[in-house]
Amino acid sequence: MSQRHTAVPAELRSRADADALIDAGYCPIPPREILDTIGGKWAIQLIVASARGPMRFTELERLIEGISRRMLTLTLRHLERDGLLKRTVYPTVPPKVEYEATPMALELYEAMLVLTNWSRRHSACVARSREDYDARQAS
Amino acid sequence: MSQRHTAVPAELRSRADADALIDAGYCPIPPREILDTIGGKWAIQLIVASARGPMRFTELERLIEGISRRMLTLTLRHLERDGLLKRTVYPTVPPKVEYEATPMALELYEAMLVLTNWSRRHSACVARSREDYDARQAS
DNA sequence: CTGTATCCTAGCAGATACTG
DNA sequence: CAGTATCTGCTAGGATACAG
Repeated sequence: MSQRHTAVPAELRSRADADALIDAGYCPIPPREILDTIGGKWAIQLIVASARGPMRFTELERLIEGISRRMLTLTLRHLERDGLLKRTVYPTVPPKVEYEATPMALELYEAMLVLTNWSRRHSACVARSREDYDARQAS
Repeated sequence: MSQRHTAVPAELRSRADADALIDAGYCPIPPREILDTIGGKWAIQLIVASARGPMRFTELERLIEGISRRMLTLTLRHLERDGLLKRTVYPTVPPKVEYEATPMALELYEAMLVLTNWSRRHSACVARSREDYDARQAS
């Protein structure tokens, strides 16, 4: 696997920029692998919640509003499997388990910020577009 | 809604950075809305494919390997509804329809690049983590 | 406290056939 | 060419109950 690695431009503003990128060999398609992990309903919230330090199972359950015990367990297991969360068990009675975001997961933060930023700038536009579209369908 | 908008740091490298960000009011959780649109199996590929200029239905069908006609239509409709693709119908016989990414969609490129970049740097690590995890389960 | 185990449902997605 | 219609399976995710 060749290490073709140029600096990533700050932002795309025109179709010409897009062309240039594609010609330069950029394939801006994140692997399914990543979209599947962070695309889940709770994954990102869990990463964020455990980014500041160890969090216990019940803490997370209380913090993440609306999550079921089942999905909490499932998502934690997936994230642990992918190396995004570290799980630590203290063999006490009652049991104590802590989850903490790994450095790799913290770096995902940046990507989240870019997405969030995009959404902040365009959510109104998306909403308007949807209204228009739905109105056109109704007519 | 207050416009609390500071420059976004290039990358997070430590928990302290994460702390600082959260304290600064950043909520790095992209709305479900965005993850639901781009999280789909074909959405990103379609945006990329139509980023360089107008693309016809059949062109896309040939280009995107493995997509069914049904999913192509469905995803195109969703993206059009969200204002990420512009659909143009030429009332000719036979009919001709073109799809083209909007400027808003082109900006999503940047976010894709960041995600792809993260994945490029860490996919090996994720794969190893999974192997380890699965091996531990087997034992 | 930290989970499993079951059952259930809605929606994503594939396959196939039909149409203006 | 550019779709729609229908049937079907699969999996994410919720509700609830149980367990070490």
